[in-house]
Amino acid sequence: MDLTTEITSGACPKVCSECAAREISICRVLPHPGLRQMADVAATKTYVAGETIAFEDDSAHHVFNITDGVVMLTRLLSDGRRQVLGFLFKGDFLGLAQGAEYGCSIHALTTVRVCRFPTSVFRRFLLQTPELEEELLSRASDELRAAQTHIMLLGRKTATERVASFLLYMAEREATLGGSPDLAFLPMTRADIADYLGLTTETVSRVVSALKRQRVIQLLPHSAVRIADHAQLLNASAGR
Amino acid sequence: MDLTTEITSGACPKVCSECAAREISICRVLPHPGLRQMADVAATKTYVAGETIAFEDDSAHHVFNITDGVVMLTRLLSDGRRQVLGFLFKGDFLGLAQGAEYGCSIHALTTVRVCRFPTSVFRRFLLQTPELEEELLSRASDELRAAQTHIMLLGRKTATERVASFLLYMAEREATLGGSPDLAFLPMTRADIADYLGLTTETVSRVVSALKRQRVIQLLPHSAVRIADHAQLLNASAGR
DNA sequence: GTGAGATCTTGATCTGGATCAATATGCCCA
DNA sequence: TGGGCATATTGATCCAGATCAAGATCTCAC
Repeated sequence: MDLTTEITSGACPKVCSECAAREISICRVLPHPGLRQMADVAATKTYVAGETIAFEDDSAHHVFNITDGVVMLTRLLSDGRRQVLGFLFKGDFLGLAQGAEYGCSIHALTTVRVCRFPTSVFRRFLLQTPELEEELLSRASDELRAAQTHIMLLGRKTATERVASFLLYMAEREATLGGSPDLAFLPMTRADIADYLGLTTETVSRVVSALKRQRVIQLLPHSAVRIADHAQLLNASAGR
Repeated sequence: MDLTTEITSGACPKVCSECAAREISICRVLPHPGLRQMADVAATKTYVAGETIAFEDDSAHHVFNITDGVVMLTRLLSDGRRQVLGFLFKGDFLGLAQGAEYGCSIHALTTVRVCRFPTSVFRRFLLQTPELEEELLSRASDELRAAQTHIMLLGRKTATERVASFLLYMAEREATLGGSPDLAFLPMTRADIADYLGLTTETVSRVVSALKRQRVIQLLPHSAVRIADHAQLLNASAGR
């Protein structure tokens, strides 16, 4: 370990030095006094699997850094039909798409740890911190492209293509967090996956079974999936 | 007219004082020296209806303000299936979702006038202009919520609900540009609408005919649609 | 005006994925 | 270690919207 790192971590607020997402959250761009300011208004919080963190028409009092676990965003139609808008992982920022209300319900799929900021304070801080503004803009841009990919999937892909794309996406997320690119954990239910892909649980289940039969994937314990034939799966996904 | 306005418009770069989107484009937040700097690197350009402004894997050399007309963004799968990602109107900024490539093809549906900036210059300028950064972040947030609404539509709405939602959306955009909230112009073909809604031309046509038969809408010349029964259409749309 | 290609509408039929209906396989806790 | 409820799988049937197939109606160049 070099001296710089030692000094840095020494000067760093405790809540940050202990943060599992320290180097991949938006905070990584903050200069030191900024980090301290943020830490002063931050509250860490843990949610248990299955817990609803917020409802879609709750006032958006907070923005969040996901420091561990998997979060799911959903929207409902008045008759109860549900769409899963996306999943968030360690290092992701939650709050980019917020208006006065959250606009979507926020659910903990696993034990979730967050670092939470009051929206008003965060906004004020944002105005004084161009580095953070740039970081958020860059993340918003990434999310916008991800949303477009989701739109393409829902508008034009077949059931098989959707499931294949989803498995590749989950494995990719796994990989960016340091895991194997051929292993995906699926902490969500088949119903969640179906609502993400615009399908039913039965269809998701059938496609997964078919891919397993064709030995493109293997189902492992604890809802893990091994991608046995990456090329085949990519082929079945019809691209981004 | 008060004195402030007079001085402002007098000092304003010619290209900006002549701009039809002056008060609704991102430039409205720029301080005076900033506006001049922007104007210095801006190029106005006109595209004819049907023209492709850029292809999805072109290098993203420019960002654009749409100063007049309607723009359509599309993405293709390798086998030619097409998804329309969205439409842009006067005052909209194009470039938020861009990476090294545009990521989607850009089409002029009508005569389109743009104010175009080289991406590299724009990025550099952005770093010096927090007002602009805030404005872009706010627009990115709006677009993200719009994308979520599109995702909900594609994932969970029926054909009728999709078409009804689309007509309401177009009328709303019309209204924000100063038109009637019960009148929508549809400069795109049925195929474009179908590719936006994840349907076929035939289905779009059938639903439009049905809504016309039920006297919820009227079709006027020049691809205009009058919303005759706003409440019914809203009802048919199943909400946002 | 006129005519030729594009776009739109309407009808007949088909089909991918939904719906309905049993099992089966977890997984948690006593 | 087993019992009970969630979740998942698999099968049978159905149907909303796709596909296939004509016509009808625009639109714009000449």
